[in-house]
Amino acid sequence: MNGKIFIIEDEPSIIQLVQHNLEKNGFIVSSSVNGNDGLKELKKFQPDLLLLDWMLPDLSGVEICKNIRKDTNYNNLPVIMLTAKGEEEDKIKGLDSGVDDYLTKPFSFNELMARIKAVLRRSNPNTVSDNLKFDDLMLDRIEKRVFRDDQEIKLGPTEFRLLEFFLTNPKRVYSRDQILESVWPNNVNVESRTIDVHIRRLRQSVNLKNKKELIRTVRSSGYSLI
Amino acid sequence: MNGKIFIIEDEPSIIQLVQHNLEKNGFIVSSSVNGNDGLKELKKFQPDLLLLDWMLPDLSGVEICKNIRKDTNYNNLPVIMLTAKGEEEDKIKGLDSGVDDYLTKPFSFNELMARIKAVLRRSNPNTVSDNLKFDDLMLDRIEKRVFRDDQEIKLGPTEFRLLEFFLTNPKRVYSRDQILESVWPNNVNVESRTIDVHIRRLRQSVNLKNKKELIRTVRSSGYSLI
DNA sequence: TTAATTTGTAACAAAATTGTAACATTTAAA
DNA sequence: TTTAAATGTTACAATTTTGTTACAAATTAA
Repeated sequence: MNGKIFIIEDEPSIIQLVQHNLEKNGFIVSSSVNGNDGLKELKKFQPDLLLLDWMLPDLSGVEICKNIRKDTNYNNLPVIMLTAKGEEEDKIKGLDSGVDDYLTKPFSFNELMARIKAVLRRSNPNTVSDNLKFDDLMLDRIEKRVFRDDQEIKLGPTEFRLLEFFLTNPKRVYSRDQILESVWPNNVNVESRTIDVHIRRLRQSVNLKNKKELIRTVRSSGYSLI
Repeated sequence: MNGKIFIIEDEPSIIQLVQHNLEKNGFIVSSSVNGNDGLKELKKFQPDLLLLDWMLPDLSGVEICKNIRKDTNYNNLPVIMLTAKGEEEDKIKGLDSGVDDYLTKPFSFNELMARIKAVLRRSNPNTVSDNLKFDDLMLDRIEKRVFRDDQEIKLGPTEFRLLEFFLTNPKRVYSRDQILESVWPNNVNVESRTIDVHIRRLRQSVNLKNKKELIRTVRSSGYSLI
């Protein structure tokens, strides 16, 4: 994951939280606490995405956004607007002003991350890699492909979701019930033994010859990656 | 185990006890002895969890909690409330104000630890590594693995549960009846001598060569770790 | 539509786990 | 020392759990 993100937001605690976490995720981040400074610094910083607070001490988020859209260099810059609760009615205006997405405070960082990825993917696909890796295995959620080392592995839909699920917490042992809940569509009733068969299919696909076993059976508990 | 815990509590002896033990368990800990300071410092400290005394010299725990919930940055902060005996009737109010759990003083540190883990696990699964350790033994409940020093020990399901049980209170001697109740599924009838056999199996697995005996027989009482 | 793929389940095979009985050894008391 | 009780050890059959295969139904692609 790489890319540059600029934040215009006047609450230092939000800046701190978001900036820190974004940097941990490989982004380069810079920020301003008001609109006028923000507009100037933004143009120096040349971000791939802008996080913009709705309420700012000087300019409003919408004004900033319109300003940006006028500038031919930035009229394509993806913008995610941060609005506080109770400003719901304004959302539509916000979107009209050329915002790509909006997020209502309070939000979890995961939620923000998901929006950022989604927006970046649309505007600039190369900025986002949405891959899960474990050992020599790599799963690409965007292209829905799986590789072991560099060899592609063809998986059926259920096998893919199953592996995807395990990869979100490799090594962790999941019971058949947990797997059912997370991998199968809700309110579908399948027997828990069905999982065994899918595990077998996944193993067969994933364990290319001369590769070590990747799926561990934990008797009376479930399965995990290993 | 890692994560940051903030404590707001006016009894120095409790702070000392809890802080010391939490730090021994790998947490980063900071604290305040009153509500107003606490609210300020808390925001600097950015904890993953808050231990909050019910009765404080200035603000009450509930007021603090409501205050926190209003702040978009902390409205998800897990809070465990500490109440003194005789305030039982207030418990419900406490929970209504957005507390995740409460604990009645006096409490054992183990009890507190268990609550902390449970709450953290819900809110922020990666903060908690759910390992039980004793001497050179380590049991990982998530991955369902056991190590002695760094050598992995393979255990059957019952052996695992048995060891897990002993590890929750190492050194404590458990009778065969207590072991049966806690380790075997309810309403299963097995002879108490069966435990002896499982102890033997566990010993065989756990006592790698040139390692000292870990399971002590207490004649006419039961078994314990040692 | 037909063909191909995917899916869930049943049925059987293989493997691991479990409880108990039987006998051996240790311990403590007489 | 002798004896009785408690625990250690071993072997084994029964049970439980998982692996594997085949197949029909359902879904998707051609």
